Amino acid sequence: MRLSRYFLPVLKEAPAEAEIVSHRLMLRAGMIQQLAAGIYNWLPLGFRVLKKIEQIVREEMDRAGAIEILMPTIQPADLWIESGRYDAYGPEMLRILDRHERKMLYGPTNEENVTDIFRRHVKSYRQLPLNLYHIQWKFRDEIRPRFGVMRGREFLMKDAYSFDLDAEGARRSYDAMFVAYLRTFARMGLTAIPMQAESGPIGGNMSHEFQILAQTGESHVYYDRAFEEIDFSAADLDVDRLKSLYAATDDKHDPARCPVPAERLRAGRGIEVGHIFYFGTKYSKPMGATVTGPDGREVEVEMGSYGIGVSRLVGAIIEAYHDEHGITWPRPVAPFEVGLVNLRPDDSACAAMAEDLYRRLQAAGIEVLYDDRDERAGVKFATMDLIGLPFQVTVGPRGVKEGKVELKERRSGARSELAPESLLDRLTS
RNA sequence: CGGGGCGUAGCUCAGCCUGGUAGAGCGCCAGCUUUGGGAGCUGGAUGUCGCGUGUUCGAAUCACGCCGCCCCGACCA
Repeated sequence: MRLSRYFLPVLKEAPAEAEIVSHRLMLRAGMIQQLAAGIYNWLPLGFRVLKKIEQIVREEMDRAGAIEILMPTIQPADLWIESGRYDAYGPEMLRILDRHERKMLYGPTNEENVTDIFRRHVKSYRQLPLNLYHIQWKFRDEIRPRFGVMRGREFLMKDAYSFDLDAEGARRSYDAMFVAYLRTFARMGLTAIPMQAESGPIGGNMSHEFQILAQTGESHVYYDRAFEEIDFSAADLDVDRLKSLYAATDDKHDPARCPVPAERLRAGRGIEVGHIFYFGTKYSKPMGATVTGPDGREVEVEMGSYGIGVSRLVGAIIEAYHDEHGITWPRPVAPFEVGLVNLRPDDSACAAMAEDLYRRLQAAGIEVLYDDRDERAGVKFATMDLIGLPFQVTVGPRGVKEGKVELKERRSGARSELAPESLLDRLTS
């Protein structure tokens, strides 16, 4: 992508409404634009990151055996009346009337909808286990939306729903999601600590929330330092051990009753990016989601639901990865992998080398944002540092004379001078 | 919803107290110079001063009402 033809409205100064660093940086880097309280436009750069995160989540859900569907944002109230949640959910749910004055709502979650799909098509235990998920916009009319995309009213969520014949099966489904979540966050460069949690309005009796450690996080968290030695991207995660390790948010943490000795207890701040629930027959019972079991009897299915805040992750990753100059994206979620800067578009030797590199990087399958603008060096460097692409490649008259370009790794700041061929090797390896 | 604050140019803000018809920096447009870390000079464009009502000869400024946004609190992916 040529920056001269792109839409990247960066801001030199942060708009006054933004308080926390991820919100300020998302606005400054031209990723989002606020439309109303807790409701945002996603501009090209932000949208690319959202898609990257979404895709990682999708791949890990698929790997764990979940199957993607797409349910609508608008739902009829009938289903919610049937489950008993229409009255229970409260003003957080956006209720609307259609032209026929039928009660509708903008879905804050999809348990009812997915249970309806299930009951209409699944009749036998032989079709279980089943896990259906989708990645769709939700609306929760929060009392106080804040922190940009971290607590929006409209937000993108991945929600998965498992169906099993019995509690033991449901536990296996739960554990599979538990592991998939750890892998998902690890792929984005995040350490997410699973913490025992209240199940809240979703209901149920087994629940974990996944907290990303970040200094600017909202919740205070306490956890066994044993978590720090765990490689969450490992293939053989021991779920039972992870569940047994202590971790709690401050509202549940009681220093007097904490089972972890002080020298092993770590305190920090966290951002909740995922939450998983096992709730048995809470929805299958009132909505009649049953299958015929092996013994010929009708059985209400055991369910769980599993949420990841996809749009919140964009903010959470920035909270974890930024410095004084801007964002420092982990490579898997960066909007582009490489920022190619031509310092002197008016110089034919620079332009020739930059254009050639641009073509070759693209041919090698690397996502490049090519700054071919007629701007001064400082402006270009500042823009690149702000948007935080993992690698910056600078083509300038100084290096071109010797047939070299400069490679800068954004996060470490490490620079090296390389010939174009070695650069391509470095970036494609 | 309770408490606090803010709404003036695209962005950051001054002006409001003490009423006289709107400014700065950055950005934008044009030209010249400059060119390895947010350049310099010259010229130029850009505002229903959030909305409404009232007071007044006169309102960005004073009063009242409304709307929007931000921060703290309870809630959540």
